[in-house]
Amino acid sequence: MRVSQEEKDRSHQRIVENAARLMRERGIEATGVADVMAAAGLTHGGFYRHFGTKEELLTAALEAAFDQMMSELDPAAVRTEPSTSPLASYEALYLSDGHVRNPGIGCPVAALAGDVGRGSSTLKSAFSAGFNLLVTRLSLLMKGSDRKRREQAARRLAMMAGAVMIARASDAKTAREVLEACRPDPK
Amino acid sequence: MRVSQEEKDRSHQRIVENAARLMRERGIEATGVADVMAAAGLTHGGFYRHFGTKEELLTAALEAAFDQMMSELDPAAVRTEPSTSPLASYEALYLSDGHVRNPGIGCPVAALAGDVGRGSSTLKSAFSAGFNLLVTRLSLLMKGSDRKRREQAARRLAMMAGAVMIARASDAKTAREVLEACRPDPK
DNA sequence: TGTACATCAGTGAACGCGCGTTCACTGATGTAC
DNA sequence: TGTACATCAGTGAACGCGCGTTCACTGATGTAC
Repeated sequence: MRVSQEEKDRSHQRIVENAARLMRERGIEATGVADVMAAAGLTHGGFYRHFGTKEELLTAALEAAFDQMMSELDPAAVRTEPSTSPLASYEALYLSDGHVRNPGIGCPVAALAGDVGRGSSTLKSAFSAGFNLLVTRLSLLMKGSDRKRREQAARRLAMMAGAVMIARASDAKTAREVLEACRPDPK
Repeated sequence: MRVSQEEKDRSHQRIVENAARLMRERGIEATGVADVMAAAGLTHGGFYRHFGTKEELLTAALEAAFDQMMSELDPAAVRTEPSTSPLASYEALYLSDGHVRNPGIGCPVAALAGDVGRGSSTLKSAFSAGFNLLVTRLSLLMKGSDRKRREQAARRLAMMAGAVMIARASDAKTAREVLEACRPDPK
């Protein structure tokens, strides 16, 4: 039965949010339309009232994943002990066991870079936009010229995302080692 | 018709080699048994004379991908200009456009970390073994105590693999920037 | 404000398709005598 | 060394199964008067 416009908007948001989580947990290919709809409390048939294709959903979900991560893991808002810099706190959080174990609510770079690399150019555009915004945010915590700060932020993000991906793909001992090796000195 | 044992061994090797390439190019899930067999010049039905399941093939192929990468991209054997260190040469090669554009013959960490993270523990074991061997190789080019060298090697590998993954998932401009940011000063 | 009707969000069955796996079959290889 | 037979690598059709997508249908919502 038809539902109100507000109800539809809420459904739409639930679909995108659940897709953003499931795609980070299971990967892009393994995230089925029916799975996403069920997670949103709907049946698969109604999907095409919201999106033209699965690809459209994936793009919207990737953007949502970056948005969500940037509001939850905002470098500028990260809680800091008086003795630790915001940068070091943020990096420690990124490289934490919790982040490794919960890809569904974590960084889309670490969860999806591999999949997006084999995806459409639309998906790559969304990924690039999100990544560049992340770099900008992180660079605000650094010192030096604009260019140097961006370079350093990109370098740290590449290292941290790489470390989390490797940790997720490794046995427990290797995971611990690589995360530890990439952790900043708390200064 | 039955073929000789030597012929079977050659088929086996072709299957594993093509799987190692295809899984890096297309990802683990998208690498089909029939695709691999066709690439090896065979038909899909014969696959189960070589492997019990697709999973077994994937494990063997992942090991082969690490072996191949470590013989082709051997840090100790990398060609070096008199003025550049072997370490800097190796890192420049890893972060090159050629590596980004040819995942099929490149580093399995950059190509498959995301997929393996969602794979079986068998796959993770093979990944860990390969990764640790890579770290050891790279650490031989570094200075300091054994522990410090391994830490530094793990850190550099995480950064380089992260950068290549991000480059593959991004538009051309972003790819160039992140690779450039991670490149070592030629010293 | 009430009424008649068009719209359309959501349902659940059905579709074509590709996948991993199985199977009967073929005929060259390997083996027992 | 030759012969008869068992083995088995490889072939191609067939199988369940799950996927993205389509579709007829339902009935509440939105709209025109």
